[in-house]
Amino acid sequence: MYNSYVNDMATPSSTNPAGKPTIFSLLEAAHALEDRVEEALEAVGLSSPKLSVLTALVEDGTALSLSELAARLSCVKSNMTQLVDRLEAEQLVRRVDCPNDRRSVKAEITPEGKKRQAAGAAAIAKLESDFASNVSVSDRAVLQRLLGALT
Amino acid sequence: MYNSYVNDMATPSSTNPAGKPTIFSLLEAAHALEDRVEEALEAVGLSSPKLSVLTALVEDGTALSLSELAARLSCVKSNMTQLVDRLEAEQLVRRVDCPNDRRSVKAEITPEGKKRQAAGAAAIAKLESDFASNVSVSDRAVLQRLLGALT
DNA sequence: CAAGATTGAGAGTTCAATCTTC
DNA sequence: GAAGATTGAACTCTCAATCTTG
Repeated sequence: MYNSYVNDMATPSSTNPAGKPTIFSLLEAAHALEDRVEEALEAVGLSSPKLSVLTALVEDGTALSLSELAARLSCVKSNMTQLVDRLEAEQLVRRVDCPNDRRSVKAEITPEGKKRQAAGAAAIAKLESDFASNVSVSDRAVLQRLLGALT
Repeated sequence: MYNSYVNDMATPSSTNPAGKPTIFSLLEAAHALEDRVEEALEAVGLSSPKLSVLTALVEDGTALSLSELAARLSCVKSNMTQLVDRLEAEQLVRRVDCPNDRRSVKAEITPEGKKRQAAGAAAIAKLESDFASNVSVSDRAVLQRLLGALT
């Protein structure tokens, strides 16, 4: 599904169970996790980027401009253009012209989009609870601190 | 550079410093780390996938078939075809026919490829040591265990 | 000239289909 | 038929350039 392309070759110790965790073993694990997320979403006909857009729209309750969406997903505007293209092709979202600003185009979620979003959010919630039950409270504290240092 | 597309919308608590780490905050951190790796490699004219191929070739000391490379990088063969296309365009690698098996094509590293690989490996080594010095031994143990559970 | 959106090109990835060779 | 490689199509993403509107 995915490949930890950055890892094994560059660091032969990548998968060593006893050695120190390299940045690559961390990335490898993250990719594995990411794969699980994508798998769970595939089952409901979504991907992470698509769910993110849909969720932003649901949470906001109104149509959002593509620039606004791009800012929220921390991506470039041209990316949003294409993402919304694909979402619109699936009728999960509709493009509507903005009356105030004629440069702007808003994305509006459709009823089908709402259903899909709910299914996606449920799938993620399940994954999330699995994850939480497999990580002790103290481990979570360590993880949290490490994560903060990384970002 | 990258965006944590899977995150913020799906889980408003993604960046909460006090709350539990969600799978998304983990992925977010991993993406940040990944960005650093890519940045470091960009400085020497490489990317992670390219470095991985080059390093496999250097470590093995011989030309390797595309299938073999795909297996080592845990990716699909068609991906390797394209990766090697780009590597070959930069003259970091050369395609050579396999005399034994006429179906097979091997990738052979060039002198320029070796130089580039060395530069990439050095850049990664620096990142690695920075990382190691920022994570305590006990934290590493926790991280290692968590990682194992995830993969 | 800024801002909003789009287009085109390219990197990286996957899958399905195809071609040649074993 | 199965294995090695390639091609074509799709998705996600970035950057640079462009067009329209403010």
